[in-house]
Amino acid sequence: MVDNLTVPSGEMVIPEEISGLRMTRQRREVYRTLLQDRDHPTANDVFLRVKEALPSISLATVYNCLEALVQHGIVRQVNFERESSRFCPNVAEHGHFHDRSTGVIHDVTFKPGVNLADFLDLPPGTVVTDIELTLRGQLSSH
Amino acid sequence: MVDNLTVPSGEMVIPEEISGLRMTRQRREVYRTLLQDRDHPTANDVFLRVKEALPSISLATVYNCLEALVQHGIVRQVNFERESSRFCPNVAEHGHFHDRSTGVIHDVTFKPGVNLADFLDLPPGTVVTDIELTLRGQLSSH
DNA sequence: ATCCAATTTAGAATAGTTCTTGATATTGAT
DNA sequence: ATCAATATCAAGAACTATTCTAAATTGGAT
Repeated sequence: MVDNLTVPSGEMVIPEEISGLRMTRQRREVYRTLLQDRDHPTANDVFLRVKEALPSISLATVYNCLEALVQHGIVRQVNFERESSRFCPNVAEHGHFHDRSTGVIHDVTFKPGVNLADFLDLPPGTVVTDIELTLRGQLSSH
Repeated sequence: MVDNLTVPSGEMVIPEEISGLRMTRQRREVYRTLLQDRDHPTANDVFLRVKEALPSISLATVYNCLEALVQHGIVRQVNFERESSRFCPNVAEHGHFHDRSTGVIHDVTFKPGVNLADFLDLPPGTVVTDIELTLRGQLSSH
């Protein structure tokens, strides 16, 4: 697999532009942060992490950058109940499993080839453009 | 003093107690409101509706009542993205389809006998206690 | 009737997010 | 390269949904 975001030294290279969004210094750093630790950070988590590289960045800018990335389909915004939004660079269709004992959020993928209509009673004529699935429970170690 | 046991003809009778929760005048009216129009109202929507029967009720009380009803498993709290929470008296397991063109929210039931593991790749050892499923799209009339 | 606990109320407080405004940076045309 | 137009950023104010606080009211038990 070719990883064109990684350079021999290990530092990620993020192109000038992604999906029509110009990668400014701030957007690049925000995106890099999301790619680095895929632990579903909140905007504030991202802010704290990005500050190490760009100490003068503001929280408002982090919100702006995240919004721009989300609107261009580069990043996904994930909401759990009424908690702070979390952000995730995995834009492939997937759901989440929230382990209540550890607080860790795991990505959950759909089995290939399954169709919504296979397991749901949908009102006739529904055209689904977006799926949001969140599971909660425990990850029993054995 | 107001007799809170008297039920005007044609209105729903809600017992003294449900699932261990004492039905006060306010809780009863909040619950009655949810049962009457199952359109997934917000706390504020409920507030406005309940005010017609109990003009002196406060928004804080509506929040208190909804919280009590939710915690006793009588009502379900439903969150769509970062919007206000919505409340639903259907506590059977179900998901939601949000029609983006009309804003209407439809309940969606799971087909009988389907299992999560049938369509999801779950990390081994996951014990799921709670499922939240939201679909978005349009309901094309034909 | 009286007491105690539960509930309700009104408004203050909170938290996450969005908005506003002025500054700064970038782009495109000359 | 210069300049104007546009986009982005920063700081803090504003906003909104919700929760908290404290005092008043209610309800049930004695």
